[in-house]
Amino acid sequence: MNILNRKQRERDGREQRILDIAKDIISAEGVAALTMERIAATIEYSKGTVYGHFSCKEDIIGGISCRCMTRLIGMFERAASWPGNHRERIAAIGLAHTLYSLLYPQDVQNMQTIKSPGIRQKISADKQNEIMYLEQRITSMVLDIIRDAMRDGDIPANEKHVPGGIMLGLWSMGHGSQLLHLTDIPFAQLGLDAPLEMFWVNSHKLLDSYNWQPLSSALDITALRTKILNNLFADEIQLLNNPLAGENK
Amino acid sequence: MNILNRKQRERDGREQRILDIAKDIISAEGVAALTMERIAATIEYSKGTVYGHFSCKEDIIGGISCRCMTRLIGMFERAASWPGNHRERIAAIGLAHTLYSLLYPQDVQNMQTIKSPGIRQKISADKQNEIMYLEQRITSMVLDIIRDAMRDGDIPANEKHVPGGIMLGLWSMGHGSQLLHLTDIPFAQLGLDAPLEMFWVNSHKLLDSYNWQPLSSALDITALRTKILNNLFADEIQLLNNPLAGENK
DNA sequence: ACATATTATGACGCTGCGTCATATTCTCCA
DNA sequence: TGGAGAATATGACGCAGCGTCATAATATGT
Repeated sequence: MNILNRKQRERDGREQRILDIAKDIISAEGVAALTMERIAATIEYSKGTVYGHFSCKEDIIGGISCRCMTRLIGMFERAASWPGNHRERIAAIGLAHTLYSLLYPQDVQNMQTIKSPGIRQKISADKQNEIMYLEQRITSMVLDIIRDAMRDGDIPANEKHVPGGIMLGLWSMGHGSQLLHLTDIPFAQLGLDAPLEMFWVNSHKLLDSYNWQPLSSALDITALRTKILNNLFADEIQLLNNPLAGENK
Repeated sequence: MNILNRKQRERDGREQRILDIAKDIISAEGVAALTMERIAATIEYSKGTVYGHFSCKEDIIGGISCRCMTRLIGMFERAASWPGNHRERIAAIGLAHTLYSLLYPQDVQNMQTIKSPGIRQKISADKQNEIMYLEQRITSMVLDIIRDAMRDGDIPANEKHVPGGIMLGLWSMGHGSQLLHLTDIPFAQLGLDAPLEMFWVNSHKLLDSYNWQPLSSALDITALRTKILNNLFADEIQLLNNPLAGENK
């Protein structure tokens, strides 16, 4: 029994190492450079052993994504615990999302990859369930805050499309901004600001439109942003300013 | 010279046929099923000939995307010509975008694919330029409408982040909604509406927040939607209701 | 009708996937 | 401690697809 535990731990450890190696390869040279042979060579086990852990490349990317989502959830939880009003809490989550995509752009890319049909179905059923579970945790975290705001009267009771509309508005805008950001579309050249910069502004515009109190006119959102970043995400800011310490591109 | 023209036309024709075949394969069986050998077999030319037209698979996907963007531009132009106020015109463009993604989901997927780094750089320089040019045309079409609205006083002159903020807000929210829609996330099960449905509502909320007159409170947006769909996009609605006639999944 | 330019072909070498018979290493009991 | 049997690791193998290039076929112009 002790032995079984140890074996299990060894197995888990190796699985994590495979994911680490895969992540490093992707970060350094892109998904195209990720091959099972290379992983096997790097971890110094045979290909068969790697296949004992992951059924295919996509399954590995799925594994990476699970870890990423878990890390994202950690940041979201920190954001949700912000000791301000509900609107500030939801703003903190938006900020967490943005920060995450700046810190780990490659992971955002991966998480997008596993969403495309054809890829997703190659991922093992277990991992698919885990991904769904994690997705659900994220959505319900956000929905909970919106419901708190409704309960406390921060959002008028007669407002339509709540909480779903707010949820989807923020989600789609955040998701879209991040993906546009990853693109090499020359926004500056087109006379546009950075998408992630505008996300902060536009998400507040959207919340205003739902009459989520306090409106941004009663709020210094620039100051709020700084305050949240300093208090909740000092480490992440540190990492962003000192990329050498980060694990991902 | 006449001969050169004919040769050129033959070449172009074959190029289009390759793209058609590739699109059919992707629509029917996904990108994974797209192989150069299969294209060659279908068009009944050798592999080398296909490579004479496209340097790799990604280049073909790029080619498909160019055609798609052109078609999208066509729909946008129709939308921009809507004989209503500027706000209605921009709404029509949003609707065109949504409609497009419903009619040609696979194309949206492709256009996302070619945006990812690592893919994009495998596309020939010519095609990359064409893609950039088309992207630019799309953005400037939207920006023009926003500028028209500013000029005509529909958007207050003192409003910040205009036109860029509106542009990016709509773009990121639209893009994000479409990609979420393509996902197999069970929105209904999570108690959420369809992302594309909410995009219509939320985009108007956003425009309201920018004080773009007339505000949606002075506008029956449901009726507007029906009116635009019936007048500008009857054909597309027809296709949507009768999927058998469509070329794409 | 022939020389030359243009275009098409598919065999070839290579990389990477996923499998499976075999080899190696553990585990546990006599 | 040794040895049977289970658990685990290995890498050669067959296969598919990529991209190239020497050669073959065809078209063009005189």
